[in-house]
Amino acid sequence: MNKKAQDRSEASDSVTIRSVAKLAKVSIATVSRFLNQNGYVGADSALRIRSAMDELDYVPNTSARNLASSKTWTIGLLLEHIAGDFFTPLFKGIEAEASEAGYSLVTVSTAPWKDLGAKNPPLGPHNTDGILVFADGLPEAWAERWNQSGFPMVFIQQEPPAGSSLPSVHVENTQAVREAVRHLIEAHGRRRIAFLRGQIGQKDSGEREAGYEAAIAEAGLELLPELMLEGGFDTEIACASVGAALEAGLAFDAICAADDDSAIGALRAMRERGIRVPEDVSLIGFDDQEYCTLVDPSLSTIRAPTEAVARAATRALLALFRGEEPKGRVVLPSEVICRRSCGCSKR
Amino acid sequence: MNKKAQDRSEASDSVTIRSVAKLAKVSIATVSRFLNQNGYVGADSALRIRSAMDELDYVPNTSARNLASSKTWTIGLLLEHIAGDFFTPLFKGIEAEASEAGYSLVTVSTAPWKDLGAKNPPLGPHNTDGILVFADGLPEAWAERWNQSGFPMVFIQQEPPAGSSLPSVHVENTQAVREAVRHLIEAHGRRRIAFLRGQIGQKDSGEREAGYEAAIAEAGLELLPELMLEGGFDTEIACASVGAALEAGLAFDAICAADDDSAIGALRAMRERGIRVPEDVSLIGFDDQEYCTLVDPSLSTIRAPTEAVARAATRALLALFRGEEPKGRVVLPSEVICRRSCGCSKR
DNA sequence: TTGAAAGCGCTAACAT
DNA sequence: ATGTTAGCGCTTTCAA
Repeated sequence: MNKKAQDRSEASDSVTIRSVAKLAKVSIATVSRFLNQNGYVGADSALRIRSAMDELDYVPNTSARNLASSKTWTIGLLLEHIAGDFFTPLFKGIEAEASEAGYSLVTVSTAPWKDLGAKNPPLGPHNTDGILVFADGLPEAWAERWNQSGFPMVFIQQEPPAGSSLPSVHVENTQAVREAVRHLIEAHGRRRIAFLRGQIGQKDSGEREAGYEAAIAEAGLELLPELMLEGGFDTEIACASVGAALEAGLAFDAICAADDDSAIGALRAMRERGIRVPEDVSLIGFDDQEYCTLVDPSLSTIRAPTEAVARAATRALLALFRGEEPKGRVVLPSEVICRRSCGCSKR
Repeated sequence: MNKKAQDRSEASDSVTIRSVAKLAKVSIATVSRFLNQNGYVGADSALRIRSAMDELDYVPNTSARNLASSKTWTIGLLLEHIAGDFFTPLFKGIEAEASEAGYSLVTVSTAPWKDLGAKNPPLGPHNTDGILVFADGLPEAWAERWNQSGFPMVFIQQEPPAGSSLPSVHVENTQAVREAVRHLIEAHGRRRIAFLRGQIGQKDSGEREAGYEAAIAEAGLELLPELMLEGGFDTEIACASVGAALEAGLAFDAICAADDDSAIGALRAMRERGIRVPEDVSLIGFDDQEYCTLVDPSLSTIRAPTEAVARAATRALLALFRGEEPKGRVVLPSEVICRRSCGCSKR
């Protein structure tokens, strides 16, 4: 092992801005200026500094940097659970925007923390420059407190604390369902359209239902209570509920489901009874899960712009960092995707 | 706004160990000892410190702490892309283990970094205590260099650098497929079992194929080249390939697919030609995607223990932190899941 | 059981 | 264009 290699293996931690300064024959201030591309650095100094850094495999110590500058260059993501179809696109979008802007992303699932009743949130002003809060990732009380102190926060699928002007980013439900139901009516001539509810009291569920009702009213159709079926965001529940309705003699020519899972349940119930989709009944779901293109017939659905929401939220946080005025509430449109089950394409 | 509330809103950053020390009438050293539960602290001092902390809403500054102790209490996760079905369970497992042990988790998708040809990895000894590397998340060269310097690393679905004794955790492919194929033979009496390949050269793909071959050999059956079909880990490709085989008159009584997507393609190809699954042909996939229970017939498959792998890897890293001897290579077994498509259950 | 004080590695005035 | 120096908030000897 030669001298240089030996230096290396000991190095990593022990190579500081001082070693670089000494080797480059400048002061540590100049090295710092070079590092941060601020202040003036002579061309020759710059050259020597650069090669000294290479020579020593110098990497600035993050903690020291953060402490001195009182910036952490870290964005926190708080969410209750790490689960579900949305998680990957959400995370992907946040990570991409954050790292492009030079920020690290630290993520904490807060359910365990809530259970433990720990005093301080795992992520906050002490270790991040700002946080992204997904759904119920952070108790109101903390959001309010931090809002008071001006700590940058952006909320995703959650309303900011009352009276705050902090940004929040949401997925659009109502208009998308309204459009989908209108499509069923106008493009496929459906008139008796059943709605497969999600969970009562759940926000998305209610908004989607509202979209259904709006489209029905808009088309001059009657809103029939018997056409509101239980779906429970669940395949089995939906299958049973649609099955029962069918057995009871309920007639419909389309089903708009509150999510894809329940749409699959409806599909099964109908297939078991010889009802053809989409020939006899049009079917549309919500979520655009991966399996939508794989089932037979492929499932028409509505796609929430999860990754776009994630990127928008992250950008809003970065804007907060820059001191820009908060953008307020943003709602991103969901997209109706026509496949075979509504009657559109062949496959 | 009363005095206390005002203190609060200014607080957050400005409340330091000093404020606490002053209010509690002790030195900062004592506060620090109390904070870290090391060294001696008198009962009365402890009491005063505790209430001073509460009073001031004190939260220790992470950067300062890290700098002084040269620990970051941070685990890094490096992966090439944030995508795929495995990501959520992988991440969930890592986050759970890390935060339980008091570590933060910072995640970086390294594809952009590789593209940019940036000099230093975004995560390393300068900002983490150790890293988890998933698949091709980190170029060999860096793994080797850091291995030399003793930086704690654990590899997931990737071999550690040659000559290192660093831990790696993998998912078992071969035995699981072998078992599945044996099941097709022994439980369902199948004799002409086709294999739907993944991608040639791909590691998982090769291992799964090896499992198929082992089971065939073991059962005293002949390994027929014509039964090796192209699947490409893709529904369309598999559908076309199985369709073509069928048109060409190929006969088989079972298909073992390298993944669920291609199994779905096979299912479609057979259904289009009136071949019943599982009555005429048994079918089994790999991955246990969410849709396996939703398709009709439900898809028998093999489930990789992704979350368990994540937890094992994280625990191995924590063990490295403690200075324990590296555990070496660990392979976690995958599980055969019988549903209807192989001929087992009713639904 | 406690306090004083010397850093940890860096940034950012300030001076030159 | 560059160097000197005073911190950033905490941990950790070392004395007392």
